[in-house]
Amino acid sequence: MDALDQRLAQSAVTACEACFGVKITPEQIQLQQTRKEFDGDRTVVVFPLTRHSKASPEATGTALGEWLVANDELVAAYQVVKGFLNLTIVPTYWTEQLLQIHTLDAYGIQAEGSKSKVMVEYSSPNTNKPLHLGHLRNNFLGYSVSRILEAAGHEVIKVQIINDRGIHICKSMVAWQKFGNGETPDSSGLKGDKLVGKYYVAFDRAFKEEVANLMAGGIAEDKAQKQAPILLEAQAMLHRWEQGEAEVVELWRTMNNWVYDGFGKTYTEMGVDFDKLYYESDTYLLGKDQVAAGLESGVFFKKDDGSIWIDLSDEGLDEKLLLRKDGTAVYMTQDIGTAILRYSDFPGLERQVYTVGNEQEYHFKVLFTILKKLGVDGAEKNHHLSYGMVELPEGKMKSREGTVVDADDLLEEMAGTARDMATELGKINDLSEAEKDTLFKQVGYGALKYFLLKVSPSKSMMFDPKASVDFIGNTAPFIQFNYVRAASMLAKCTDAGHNTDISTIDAAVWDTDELRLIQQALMWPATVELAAAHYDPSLVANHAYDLTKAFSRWYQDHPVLGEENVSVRDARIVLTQCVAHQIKTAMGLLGIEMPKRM
RNA sequence: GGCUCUGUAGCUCAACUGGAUAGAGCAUCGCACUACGGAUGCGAAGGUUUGGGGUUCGAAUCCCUACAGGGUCACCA
Repeated sequence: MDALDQRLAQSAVTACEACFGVKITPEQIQLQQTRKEFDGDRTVVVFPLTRHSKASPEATGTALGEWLVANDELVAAYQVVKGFLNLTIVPTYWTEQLLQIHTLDAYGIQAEGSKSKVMVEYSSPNTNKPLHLGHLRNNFLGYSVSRILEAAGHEVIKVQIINDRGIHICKSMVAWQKFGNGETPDSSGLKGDKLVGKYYVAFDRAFKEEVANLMAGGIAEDKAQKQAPILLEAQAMLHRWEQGEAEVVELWRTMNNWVYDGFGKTYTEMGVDFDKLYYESDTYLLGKDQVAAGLESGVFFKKDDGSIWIDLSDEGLDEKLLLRKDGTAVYMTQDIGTAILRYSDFPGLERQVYTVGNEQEYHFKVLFTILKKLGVDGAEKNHHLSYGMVELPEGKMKSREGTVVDADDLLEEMAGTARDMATELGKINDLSEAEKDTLFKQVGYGALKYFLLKVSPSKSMMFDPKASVDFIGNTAPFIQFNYVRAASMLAKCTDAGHNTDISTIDAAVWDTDELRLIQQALMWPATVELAAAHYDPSLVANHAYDLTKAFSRWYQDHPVLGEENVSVRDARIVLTQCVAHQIKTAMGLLGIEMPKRM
């Protein structure tokens, strides 16, 4: 609901009182954009009002329409179609609004800190494998939601929790010791995360071999899987790590640092960043303390074997384990610790947003409930930003079947496609290699980001590496292309000596296409707010596309540069400036950059 | 099996959270234009919104039910 809707709702309330003698509230007035096949700009749905007017929908609409035209200077005309009252707004209103947008650099963007402080967690990888397509959706989503929340006025702290300890890390460590021959990222030229991932795979291969051998010796599969020597080694290493054995800790630190170097490069390519990093190795002990405290206060209980649980059956949930009988932490343990630590790290934090796949919905439901029971203030405001899996044509990604789409590979491929496309079109041949490189990344990565973000987060989505990411149609490159040609045209206007610093517009110049384009642009602030409230970048993506599409259509037959009539030209220049600026702003919230040329 | 999410054009997705004749892109077919940057624009075709009930002035949207698919119910993360 924008300013105009509020104003019209207020008028309609007054009209109801004047016409029917009933007092209602503005919330009872249903307003919507008039569908394009009818005359008018805004529509009042009159059905709900008929029980107040005690008249037919048509009669009710007509009465209100008459009153509004007579008493509200913004309403130029009305038309009743069935139960819908279509209002035409005076053109000067749109012109004024456009000029207002024009003067604002941050139209639709709230001042930072005008709303609460929130934390957004995303990425949160394990340190034993490189990032893949699923992480890309996660990262783009988390980063974009952060930007959108900022745009809506929140102070945002971007964080991740790095799962840097546990049996999975030890597997890579054991394999590297056995088969690595001292290989390092420097010696091999392999990216650090790829190197460590390689040994994780090597572990798995060796493990399977050993299991097969044991089974050949007559041992049952489930037993063999528990007895495989290399697995026992990994478990022993985890134990030594927890004891703080220097040699093991040193190896752990070294290999994790390789991974962080590798991840760092990928994050830079992706264009995402973090304000603070949390490491599981730092927080899992805090979680244990919290569990101990909760046991003390009676929120948790201990079973005979010494394991600690919480009973959530009152909440319609299960009993949930919080500490193993041997006293070691589980996933939930450390998440409790991390959550509480974050509140003390950032006083005044209103809520935490966890960008994590939908397979963990139950986990977060339990986590938030536990936090509430522990008496954490505002725990119920936390939000699990749950998103659906990215599926491939052949089904789910399976590392065992080699169907995992690697993040680095995919990014490179995208930039390569952008290169092929641009080379074929041959419009940027005079750019330097460095400029081209930047451009191909802007376009290629932009296409990928847009593809992953334009779908509502909650839905699982299909990704066909060969066919999915287009550069035409509803895509980032289409939007970028229109931005570029708008910018190019504006530059030519300047070159031609046209005044581009315009502060007044003759309201009589607009045609219906243009009025529609202006109205599209006016929906931006409401879009930002809605996207922030729903943690949904797809709303921003759709807005950017709709605006661009409307612009592209308009551009086709509305000349600017060569327009002789100066007041028409001025109006079109302002319109183009506003649209281009808004497209850039919107795409920026998706983490997508606009090139200067393409 | 319990809980949960999802089901919309051949394909990938929308639909301002209950409003008018359900919209885009891709693919297909046709058309336009000296192109302010053609990575373009316009049009055609394509739908019983999975089926069946219900609620109401009005349902893709809410309720019930059946079917189909995903997720989850670990001393994994």
